[in-house]
Amino acid sequence: MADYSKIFNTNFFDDETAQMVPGTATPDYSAAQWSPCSYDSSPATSCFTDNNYNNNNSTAWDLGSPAGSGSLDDCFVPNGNYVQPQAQTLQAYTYDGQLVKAEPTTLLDCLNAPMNTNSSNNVTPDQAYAAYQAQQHVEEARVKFEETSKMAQQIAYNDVMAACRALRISPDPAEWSIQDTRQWLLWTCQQYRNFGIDVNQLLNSRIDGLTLCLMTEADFKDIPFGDCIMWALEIWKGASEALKMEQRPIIKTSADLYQQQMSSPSDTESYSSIVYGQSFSGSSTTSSQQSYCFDQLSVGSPSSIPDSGLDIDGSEDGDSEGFDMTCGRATGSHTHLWQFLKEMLANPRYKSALHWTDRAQGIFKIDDSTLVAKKWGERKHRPAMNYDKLSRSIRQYYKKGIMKKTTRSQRLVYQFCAHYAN
DNA sequence: TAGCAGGATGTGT
DNA sequence: ACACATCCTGCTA
Repeated sequence: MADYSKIFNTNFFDDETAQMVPGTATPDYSAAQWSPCSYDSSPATSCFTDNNYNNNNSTAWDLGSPAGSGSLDDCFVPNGNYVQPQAQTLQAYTYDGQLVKAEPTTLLDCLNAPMNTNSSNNVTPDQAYAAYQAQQHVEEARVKFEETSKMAQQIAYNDVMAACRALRISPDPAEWSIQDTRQWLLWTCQQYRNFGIDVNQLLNSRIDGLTLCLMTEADFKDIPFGDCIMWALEIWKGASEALKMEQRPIIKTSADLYQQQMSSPSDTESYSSIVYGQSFSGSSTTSSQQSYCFDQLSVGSPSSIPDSGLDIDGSEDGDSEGFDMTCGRATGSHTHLWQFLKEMLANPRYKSALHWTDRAQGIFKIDDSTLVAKKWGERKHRPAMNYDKLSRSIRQYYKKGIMKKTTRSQRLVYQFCAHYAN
């Protein structure tokens, strides 16, 4: 026969006094058959009784608090488990929160429930409660963290969208021209001005977005305020990824906003004033202003954006969801071949066309020379481009120190020089 | 046959 | 001036 004394001698935690209170029940052990009784209408009072006992909510049988104080505290038993009164049932848990039995549940179920390793060593009710509370706190912290993360993500997302519209740059840093990157750096410095970033120190930066994206933590340490910029970029990338995952209508909205901004300069100016302050107002015009295609994740393009959205290979892979490398062609036509190759290498969409064979050494292999050449031709508006011409351009990089011949000559395998590898 | 190597020259910015 | 684009010859796997 079960030792019911273990149950009824259990102490209870009274959250009004925040102390463990000795249990006071003295039931008729011999005849006890346990079942959850119905709850009375008053809130937070539950009763656990046996058939030989009159159901009386004011007895010491109330769970969680002695003498029917009315709280719905969990009831802990000496083995570390506890019973938690729910709305219409009693649920037995191990103290670490694992549900043992849903209903009907008795303290006996709870007492006989399998223990986890932590609760098998004669855990006192105090220890059990402390562990339980600690776990509750962890859970609360986790929920709060998730809520905060979501909020932060949303804020970052909104910031990115606003900055894209204000700066007329792509959400994807890999697509930024040198001018776009400067714009972003200036914007970022403005955002972090309270940390003492000196905008002037970054005015001479001559890197594009792709290079920025490929910079390592060590690289960032070598530039002024690199740590701030690195983190700002990470936040931006996260929001940019979220944007890519967004559904098409939202992207369409971005395009609409873009159109709206293009057609109402006064709005743009006032927004720029907010973002940059008066001195920068209206000075952010770049070649990419007219070139960036906001609907790069969607089919077609806003008609007001000149010369954009011609996805020549649309019929080839039908992947209108991936980012379109023909977007932003006015900026893109200024792209260097080595940048373009890195762009393709970084884009999962083209992993079957070319891929890194040794990322650290900057070695990559072209698998589909025709496609790579075709894409390069599209970017440069050279319909007659072919791999022969493209490879000739790559070979020009040998004497420029941008690329080098691989140690062991292999067909369609090229290697960036160290400075351009990362 | 496709790709590599590199010279010569043209083109657009 | 620069960064290719184009065309070419010769070579190689």
